[in-house]
Amino acid sequence: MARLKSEDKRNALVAAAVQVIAREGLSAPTARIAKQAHVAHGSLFNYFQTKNDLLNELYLELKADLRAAIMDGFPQSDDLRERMGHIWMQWVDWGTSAPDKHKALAQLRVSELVTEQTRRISELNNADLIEIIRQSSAHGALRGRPVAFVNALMEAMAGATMDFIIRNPKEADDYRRSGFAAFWSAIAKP
Amino acid sequence: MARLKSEDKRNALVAAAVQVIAREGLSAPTARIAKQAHVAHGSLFNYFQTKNDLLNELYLELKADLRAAIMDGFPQSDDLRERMGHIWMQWVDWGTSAPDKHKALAQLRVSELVTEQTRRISELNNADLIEIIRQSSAHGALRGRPVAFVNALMEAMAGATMDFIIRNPKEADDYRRSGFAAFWSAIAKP
Amino acid sequence: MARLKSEDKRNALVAAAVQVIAREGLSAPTARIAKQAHVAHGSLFNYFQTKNDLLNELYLELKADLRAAIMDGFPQSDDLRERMGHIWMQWVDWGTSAPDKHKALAQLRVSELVTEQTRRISELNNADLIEIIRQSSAHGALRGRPVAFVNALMEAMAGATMDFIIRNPKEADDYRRSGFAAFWSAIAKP
Amino acid sequence: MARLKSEDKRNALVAAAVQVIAREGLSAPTARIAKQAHVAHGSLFNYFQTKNDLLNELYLELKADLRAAIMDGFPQSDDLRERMGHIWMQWVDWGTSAPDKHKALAQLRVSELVTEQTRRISELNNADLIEIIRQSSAHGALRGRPVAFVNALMEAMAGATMDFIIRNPKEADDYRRSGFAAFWSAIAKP
DNA sequence: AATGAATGAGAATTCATTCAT
DNA sequence: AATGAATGAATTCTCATTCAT
Repeated sequence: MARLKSEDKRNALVAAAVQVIAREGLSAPTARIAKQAHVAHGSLFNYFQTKNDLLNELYLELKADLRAAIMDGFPQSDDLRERMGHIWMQWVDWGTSAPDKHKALAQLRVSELVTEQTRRISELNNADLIEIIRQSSAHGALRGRPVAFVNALMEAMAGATMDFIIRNPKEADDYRRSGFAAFWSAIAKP
Repeated sequence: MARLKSEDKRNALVAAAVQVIAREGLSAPTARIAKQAHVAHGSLFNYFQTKNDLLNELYLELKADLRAAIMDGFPQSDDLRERMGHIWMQWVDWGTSAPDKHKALAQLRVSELVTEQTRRISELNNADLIEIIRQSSAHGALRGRPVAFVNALMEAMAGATMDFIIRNPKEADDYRRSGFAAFWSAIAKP
Repeated sequence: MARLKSEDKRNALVAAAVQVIAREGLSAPTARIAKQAHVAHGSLFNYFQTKNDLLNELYLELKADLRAAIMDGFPQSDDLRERMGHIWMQWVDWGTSAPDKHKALAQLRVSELVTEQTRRISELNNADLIEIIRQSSAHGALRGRPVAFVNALMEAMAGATMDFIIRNPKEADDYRRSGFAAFWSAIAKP
Repeated sequence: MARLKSEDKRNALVAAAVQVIAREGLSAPTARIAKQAHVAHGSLFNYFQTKNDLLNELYLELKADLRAAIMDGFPQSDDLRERMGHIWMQWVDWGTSAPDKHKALAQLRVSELVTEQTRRISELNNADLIEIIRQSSAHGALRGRPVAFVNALMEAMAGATMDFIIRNPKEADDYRRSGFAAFWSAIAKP
């Protein structure tokens, strides 16, 4: 293999972290991540000052990757259900076609190692999508609640749906559709 | 006759584990758990052969504790919405009045350290409640899906709700009620 | 099983120690010895103040047991070769028909946990046998050397012979006989 | 390039292990070995994956060291007695001038921690010496027995001889010579 | 005496991070 | 910048011995 350029090496480390963390959890040793990335252990710390930094950056990378998937082919339509449907379907496809990403992100989401600041950055990056959630839930059972609450419920429901599909891939489409139907019923005007 | 292995000490260890794990995660050292329980470190291993055993037993204890809360005052009514409402409200009250229990259980739920067997035991213990979930979702958006899927969504939604209440205790009742409304809309006959 | 009387319990502990040490070495935990003896762990320390004491007493017990085997049917003859032959054959039979005893004694012999004093006691108990060794070696290759040296060589050779027989029981008699022939050649008048 | 794993440090660890094990036995803590080698405790595990690996490698090192001593000045003569005599004398000199090596090797020899595979490697390394033993014993009391048996007896006798010399260094030469005389009588044609 | 729970000083091993090369 | 050896604090678990019952 040719000598990796710096940026490539950083990417290799992030990709390796996804795999290793999906497999072994957040306590996976940095040595294993470096090895999986074909990078010297010590070099990891040239790119990320501490393991914690790596974890926080990984969180942002995964969220950005997810966002990119959602933005792909985003419908121009005014129909909220259609736009939310697109978000949901892309989200679930992203997480089920790359289960390691979903698993790693799920671990990071519930970890106290990811700082409040990191989470805020991600929220700002997704302000447009959050706005759509806000509008969609403005007249349903959750009207009046903060959009962050609706967002948290969506993350929870999409997460559970992806977990199920990963374990039962044959019925992927059933789970994906009915999951969305349930979610839409939960938040939209009855 | 020697001292009897004291139920008190075991309980102290379990309670300490809840607190410490809520605070520090599943990687919290056993030494810290023992200290919090005012028990010698070595003694912990008289009660639980390994840390893993402690974690699995803790999972079962917490699930049993949650179940006890739910069964308390369980309505005789035939009305599914009323019964599901009771489950939801008791669940959320349990998790928000004892956030450590909720946090510890949330970590255990997603950990691969809790074995499949342990999870099965808990499922069997809650067969009656799961049956109610099944009936409630038989005609809604999730009809035809396995009840385990509905159950996973319920856990996810209740979990997100409790997280929100813990961070915003003033509006506890609003979140609890609207969370249930959303959940019921998600699963029940439209 | 009926309640064991004290002396029985002590014997049970000694017998258990032989087995467990043969299997696991001198670092075998006292808890395992007590369990094998069907005696409470704590009780072991009523009979032996420390593990070290147990080991030293075990050494003496095994040496006494071996001596008893050797004294059984000891020939009245004046022929040194015949008497040494009896010692050798009985010794090897003792160790190969009860390999645990041989193995445990072999470990104790080379352990620094068995004190000099303990070893001296055993020597005194076997003064008569040592005298026979002295006479047998008085005119051979080792004449002029201390009998303790001859004794050490005998222990070494008998030990190696027993090890071989235990691993190849079919040819027991060949090893036993030729082992003695070699030993006798080594020490006796040419 | 980083620091190279230093051969010096490995040697220091091996040498330290010899000393500490001679003094404290095979249960000597790795921490003590590392300290004696002036190396951080954790570093020991950079050179040997586990304590067991260290022990097995130590066995091979000691056997190789002993072999080197024996091969030094090995006589070209065809006379078997002369060649066996050289082996014996060099062996005893090796073990008595470096008692720690002898003691450590003696412990390893009887330990079940040294694997069968390790022992086989050592046997292969010494096939030439074993062949000499075979020839030497082909017409004596042990003719027809496997050479491994003769070898075991030789190890046993040489070991006992070294032990004696270490305790009585003044008469080293007497023990060494008469020990060999006894051994040669034991195995050679009468 | 007998019991076995309680104790805490180790034991081997791991791991994030540093640093010499 | 890249490497990987070096470090030592931290981790889980063991075990001889004590002691309350």
